[in-house]
Amino acid sequence: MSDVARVAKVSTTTVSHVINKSRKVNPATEKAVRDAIEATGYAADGIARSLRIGSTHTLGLAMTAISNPYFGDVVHALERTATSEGYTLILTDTHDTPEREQRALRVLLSHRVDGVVLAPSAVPEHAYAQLAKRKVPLVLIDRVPEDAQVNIDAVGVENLEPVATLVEHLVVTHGHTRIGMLAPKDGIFTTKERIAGFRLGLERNGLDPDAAPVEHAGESAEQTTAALDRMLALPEPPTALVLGNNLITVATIAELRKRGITPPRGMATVSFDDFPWADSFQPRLTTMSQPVEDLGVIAVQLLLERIASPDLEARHVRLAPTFQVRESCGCPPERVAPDI
Amino acid sequence: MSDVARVAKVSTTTVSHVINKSRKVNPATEKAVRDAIEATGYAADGIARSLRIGSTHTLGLAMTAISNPYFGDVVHALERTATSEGYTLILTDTHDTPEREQRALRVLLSHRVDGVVLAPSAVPEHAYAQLAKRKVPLVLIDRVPEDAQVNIDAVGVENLEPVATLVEHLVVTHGHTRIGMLAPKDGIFTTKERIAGFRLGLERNGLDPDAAPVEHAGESAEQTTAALDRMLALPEPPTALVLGNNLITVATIAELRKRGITPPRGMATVSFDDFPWADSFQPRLTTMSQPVEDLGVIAVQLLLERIASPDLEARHVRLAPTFQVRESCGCPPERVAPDI
DNA sequence: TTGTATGCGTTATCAG
DNA sequence: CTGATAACGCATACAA
Repeated sequence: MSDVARVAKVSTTTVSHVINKSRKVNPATEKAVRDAIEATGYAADGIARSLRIGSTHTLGLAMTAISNPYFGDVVHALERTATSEGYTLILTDTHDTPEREQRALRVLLSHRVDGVVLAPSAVPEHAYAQLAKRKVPLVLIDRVPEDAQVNIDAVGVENLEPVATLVEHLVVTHGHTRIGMLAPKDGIFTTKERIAGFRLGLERNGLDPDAAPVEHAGESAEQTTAALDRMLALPEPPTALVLGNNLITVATIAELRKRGITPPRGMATVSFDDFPWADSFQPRLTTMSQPVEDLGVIAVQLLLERIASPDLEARHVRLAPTFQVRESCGCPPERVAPDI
Repeated sequence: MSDVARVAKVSTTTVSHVINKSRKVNPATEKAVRDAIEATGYAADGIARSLRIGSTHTLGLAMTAISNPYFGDVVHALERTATSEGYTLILTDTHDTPEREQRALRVLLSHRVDGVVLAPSAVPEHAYAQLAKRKVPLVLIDRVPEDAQVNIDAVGVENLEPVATLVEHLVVTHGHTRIGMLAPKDGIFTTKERIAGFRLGLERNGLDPDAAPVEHAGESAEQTTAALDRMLALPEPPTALVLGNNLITVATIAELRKRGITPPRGMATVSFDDFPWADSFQPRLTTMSQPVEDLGVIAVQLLLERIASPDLEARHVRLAPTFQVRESCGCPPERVAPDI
């Protein structure tokens, strides 16, 4: 910048004001400055600027991309929205463990992000405190905190009723009575809600929730396979499975296939999370489709609003997934039109 | 930091040295400093530090996540590797256009990233110059520049021979003579190579490359559908299709399905890019599987090496994809074991 | 073993 | 309409 000032024969103050349009400057000198910028190939130093003004125009993202592939789409939506609002995104992975979560936040903090989007681990309290101490705006994504106990913005999807709907469909439309669930990682908020939804769906339809097997299929394909093994080894194995997320679904279908089973024949399945290709490949999966795009867009909106007005009351946004009835649940081959 | 110094009754110099272990300090005072850090909840300001030392320990990522879903996995590999080396990742989207590419790099530059991983657009020269002027280390990913013309590190996969292999399989093993290609976005380097591979495969097997239809299916499902329409409307439509990437494959299978066609019946297909679920769902796609993980890991390695030694000669790493013979190409239902 | 002084590249304040 | 100067929070050369 001092180069520019020298070439344009003005002070750095004026250069700064030209760049930021922060006060009137004589058209002639403005031109001189712009020419000098061009000539020197000057590009502003965001680091120095950030240090001075105290804001980096940067948003931090902390979540695990490993256990939930659908987060990929969320990241894109987040990036797109942040960019369109003039913010840049910094990426960190929490691995869904409290330790890595804290480490990720420390990184974000040291980069002085203006706000954080976090998919909280099972024990996120320390993480919340870390951010609160520094007064860094925070919005939770995917996992909404247990109701209103914490004063934090959040956006997530409904889990309870949607999973109950999945179960109800299995029972009412297809007559299943022995239903099992392969649930995501233990402790995570969405897991709890989805299991609760599973039990609710059973109960409502006259089945005993306590008799229905639930296995945590964790995040790896191996864990899913093991969980499925245990379930199929039961004296009276289930005839239908509720699959708790994306990854579990793929691993389960793969393992069933090895055993010569293709839903709905031999085993019915319904899944949380949809796939863009679920409509075209067989088995055509019956799913609860999450509005992943909206999740990302709303998260950034909430965060920017909070940055602008730190004293807003906390808002919890819950989005509704859409039920995609296809064939893995045992539907007839005639296609049921998707909701959208 | 001055808070810490006051509490510990030392100078900020000492605090700095304690934090960075940059010189010997008396164990007693060190303890005092650490206690003070704890007490004040101090966290270092990376921005100020960066300004001072001239390095941000930050890597910039510029690519389009929209046109190539497989980039999601690359991002994860990149993030993982960068983190394990103590770097943080900043994400920007190029939308595969030169304009957005330059804008993305400007953002990265203003954040003073220590290096950039770029999936170059069709006309990346200006982008290269932008980085070179500021002497910011750069590594190209996915798209390796036309041979050795530019002095830039790059990591990508082989395209020519692998696509030729795909074509050969169609011709030799399954007897196809009318083969078409749905190619990715025009102008991109990988697209050129994949088309060249298509023509090479045809030629080698006694077919006329100039008679074989090639349509650019671009990045949207609509464009793919339109391209497929044109191809099927030909007087002598192809009996087999080479699908140029991930997205094109999904959109094509979906559109074929609407027409009642499920490969290999009615149309054989082979694809560039694999899917984790391709083994379990039908049609079971025959693909060239890219080593996406390695792509990300190697990109970061190359970049860090260049940051450490700016005067290294440029290296171009080409990874080999693996041929996954499954069923969409017309194979018998007996399963062919995947390579890995 | 520790502290003082300086500057990294900006922008805000205050003067001219 | 424009410029000199200080300060953002840190790391280092130099001094003690």
